[in-house]
Amino acid sequence: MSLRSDPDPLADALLRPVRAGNAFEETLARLLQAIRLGLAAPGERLPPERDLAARLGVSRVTLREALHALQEAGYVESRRGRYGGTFVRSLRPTHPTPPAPAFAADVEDVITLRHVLETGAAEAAASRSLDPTTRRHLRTRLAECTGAGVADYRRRDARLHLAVAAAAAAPSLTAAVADLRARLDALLDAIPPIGANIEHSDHQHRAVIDAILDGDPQAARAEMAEHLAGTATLLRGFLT
Amino acid sequence: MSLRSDPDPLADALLRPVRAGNAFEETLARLLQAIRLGLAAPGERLPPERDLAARLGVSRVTLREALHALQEAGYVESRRGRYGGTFVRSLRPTHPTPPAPAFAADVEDVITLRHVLETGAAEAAASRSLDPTTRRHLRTRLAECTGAGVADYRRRDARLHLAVAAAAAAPSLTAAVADLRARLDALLDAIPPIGANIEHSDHQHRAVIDAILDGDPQAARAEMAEHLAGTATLLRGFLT
DNA sequence: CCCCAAAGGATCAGCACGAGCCCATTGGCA
DNA sequence: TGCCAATGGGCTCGTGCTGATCCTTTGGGG
Repeated sequence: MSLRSDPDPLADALLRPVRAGNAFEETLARLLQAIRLGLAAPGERLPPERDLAARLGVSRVTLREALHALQEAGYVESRRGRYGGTFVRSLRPTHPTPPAPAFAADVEDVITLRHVLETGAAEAAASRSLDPTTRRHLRTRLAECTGAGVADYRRRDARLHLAVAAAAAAPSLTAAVADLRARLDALLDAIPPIGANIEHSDHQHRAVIDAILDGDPQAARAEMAEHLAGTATLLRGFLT
Repeated sequence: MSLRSDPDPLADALLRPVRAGNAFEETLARLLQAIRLGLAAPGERLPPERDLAARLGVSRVTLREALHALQEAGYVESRRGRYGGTFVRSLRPTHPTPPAPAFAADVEDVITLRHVLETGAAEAAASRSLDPTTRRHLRTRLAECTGAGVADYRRRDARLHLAVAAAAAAPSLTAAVADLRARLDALLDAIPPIGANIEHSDHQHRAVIDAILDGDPQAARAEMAEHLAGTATLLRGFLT
């Protein structure tokens, strides 16, 4: 008998589970994340069920199960008839997501992956010649963060970081950052809300966006790295 | 009617398909990639079906369908009885995978994502204090590349790059690099085999690994970036 | 020499999911 | 005022997938 429990990282990467869960769970997670990131602002309407189901590659039955769950949790509200639809509720959910226990290994995984993905995205975005729409998007998201209170800061921060990833114009990279953000949010849910360093974050955000808009990849990477280091320290501190 | 076909990268990232395909297809793809990367060397045995099914999070029936497909394609061979199992065949498959048509957008996506992930992984690996096993692994993989012919170069190259990712000790990052490699291999299948610059690649590989083993993150990143640029140019040239 | 553990091979019931279809509701528009 | 298009609500049927159970093969050890 060997005592090793199989510490082969290659095998672990290659033979990891093919599915993260059942269709319902994954759909629910996606929708939740989409709402958290403000794909539709409070009061706004989500795409019609038929469109959503098609985009998520899931049957309408499954999608509706997920929507019902969200409705019961108080995230959305459905209205029938023409010009009806599923609307995001403005009030916070009645059953806030209970913070899941965080494992140290997962924390380090998220921190490392985030550093790699997001500094890389910032660099890539700064390396491209951005079209006016993208430039405006970045400025808008930055401005939204600057004016945010503690309550809404995380959502706007997420949108800004997503915008940076999107500016790199690599769909897979954007998707990876979105997925990662979901994991990061789950970790952040488990630590007390800190409002102290929002101002500090805002300065860093501005520096990142300026470097990207100026087309300075090195600076964009460096500023993003410094920014991420703050969150990393926070996570390590609370979730040892 | 608006003419825009929905160019919202945030929505695209958040509402992308929940499943890449059915369980059989995904299982087949995983096994194929595992074999291509030499999870088990030719003549060696894959894990027992029950273990494999558990690790892939798939029923044994589905796993066996995938294994049968691989068997018919000539990749593996099954033997019954104790000390039996599913063995990787040494001969090349009878039905080589037909190269899929490559789309320019996908090529740029892979190139960008690869730059981000793999330069990031190299930097992260160089930033850690690597344990002796990992250091030896890196040296071994490097040596394997140096001695490879045209036929086997790609597999060994893939293993080296995977080893670098694994050295970063972030499972998600390793998984992401493995997934990316599958997409990259699909693109490389569509271009004629080039044997000319293997020597050049080997020098770059050595520089990357040296930087990692020396604990020099900047150098590791820079060397990896230069190395990846070569493949990127190759891909852009053949798959415009 | 025989038994048994470990592997692949096969089958079945049950459920989750998808595709398609129709119904119910609503507000704008002719 | 009535029609109609667009939306959510609900149903059924087919099937892919799972979990369990049992069978078959094979080689090593008692």
